[in-house]
Amino acid sequence: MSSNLYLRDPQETELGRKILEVSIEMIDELGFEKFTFRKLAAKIESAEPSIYRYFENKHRLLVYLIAWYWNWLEYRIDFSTQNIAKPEKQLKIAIDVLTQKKEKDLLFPSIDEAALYRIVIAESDKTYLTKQVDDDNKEGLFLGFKSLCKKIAGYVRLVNPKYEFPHALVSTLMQMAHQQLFFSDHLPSLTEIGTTNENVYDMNRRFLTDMVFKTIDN
Amino acid sequence: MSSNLYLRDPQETELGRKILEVSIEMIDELGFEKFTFRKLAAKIESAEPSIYRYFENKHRLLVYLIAWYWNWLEYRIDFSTQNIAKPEKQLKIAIDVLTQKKEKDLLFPSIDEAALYRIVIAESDKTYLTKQVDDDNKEGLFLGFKSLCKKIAGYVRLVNPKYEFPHALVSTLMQMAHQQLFFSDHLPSLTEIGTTNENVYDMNRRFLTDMVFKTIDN
DNA sequence: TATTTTTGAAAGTAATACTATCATCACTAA
DNA sequence: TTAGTGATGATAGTATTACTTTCAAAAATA
Repeated sequence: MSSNLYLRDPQETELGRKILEVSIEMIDELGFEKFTFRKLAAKIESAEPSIYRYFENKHRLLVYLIAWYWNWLEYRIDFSTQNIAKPEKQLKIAIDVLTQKKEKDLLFPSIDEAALYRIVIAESDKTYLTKQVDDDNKEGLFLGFKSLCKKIAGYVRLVNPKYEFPHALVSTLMQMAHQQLFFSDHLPSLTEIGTTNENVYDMNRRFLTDMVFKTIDN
Repeated sequence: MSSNLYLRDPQETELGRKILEVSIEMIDELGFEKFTFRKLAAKIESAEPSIYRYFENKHRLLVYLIAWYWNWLEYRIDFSTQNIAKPEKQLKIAIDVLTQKKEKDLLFPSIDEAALYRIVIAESDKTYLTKQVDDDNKEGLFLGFKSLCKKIAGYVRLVNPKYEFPHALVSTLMQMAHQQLFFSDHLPSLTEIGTTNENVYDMNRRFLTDMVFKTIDN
């Protein structure tokens, strides 16, 4: 994780880990705009200034959580593809991991991955939809997303070296892996996903796998 | 336009039109979070409560502006496809209109379409990425987006009645028509668009036309 | 001219996003 | 053992935001 994401590394101290744990719970519950450091401090029985010693502001905390998620996903994709040689298979597995339902990873006891996944779906676009996006990008706050996009675009390039838009297609894939689930939950007329009795994760995987492979097939 | 979008119709009065005109200018310049009704009132030499008589809050004003944009686009697509019989051609034209650079439409003198387009690219997702999305949706605040999605999905269905995900594909298309431009501007490693000397609108159109037609081709 | 509607001016409120100051406590180094 | 350092928490304060209330004046309408 880029050290620009925090003032003091929250994984290193008891208080830091508590901040991560409870902020995930509270952002999931309240939504990002109603979540405040004051409420967080009250809930963990600490003080507002203590939290500001870890994160410059709540936007940075959100960026940290989303970056954590993308790092975690990249690690899972690396793990799942490690003994796979064929790029078609690697790409397929990457799409599987992207679209899978997310459950508790026992390696990280202070992170509730299921709640974090809901935050990613509902809030992650807010990390970059700001006027300071260019400054934040220069500081390397979005490396997690960009690195995973690059990796999967690499598989696309191996499947079809002639395809002209691997990064654009993969950023589309990564966005839609989450946005289609949001639509299915809240604006269901925008998607077929969730309208049959097939489970939403499987259907989303089928939709995206089909779209990606047909688009790059030659 | 759904009358739930406003308290008093802003198109009907001098002050209302001024609110639309100057809010577009200010949201474009400041970004949505730094834009306030107080600043708007100062700039148009009116008073804060006067603006609250037109829009419940600044979120509703943003939703109104984005809805206006989708209505305008649907009108332009209807106009451009009116004498076209072949659904392939209709779909192609819809993608063209979606991805076109947007310039002043003299029919609407108080709306700066180029500035509004930048707002759509940078801020439109914030209309629904809120905890009240379900209430807002019930009130019909997102009908503009949904109606256009339905129309274009209808073309998709005519091109290939067997394709399983027309709405999901079209919502993907509509989102990416804007998000790829944002990436090209601010996170260029996520897309090929803007990396050659081909103009971004043309390249985005090619990327999306290719993706959509390959995906639904049978 | 009378009346209703729309607007603007002024002030107020609760909450937010911080910041500053300071005492305390745990840990470490001499 | 003691002195010093760094992390924490308690308290309070500031500027700004997102509204709301009240009221008088101006404009539109009947």
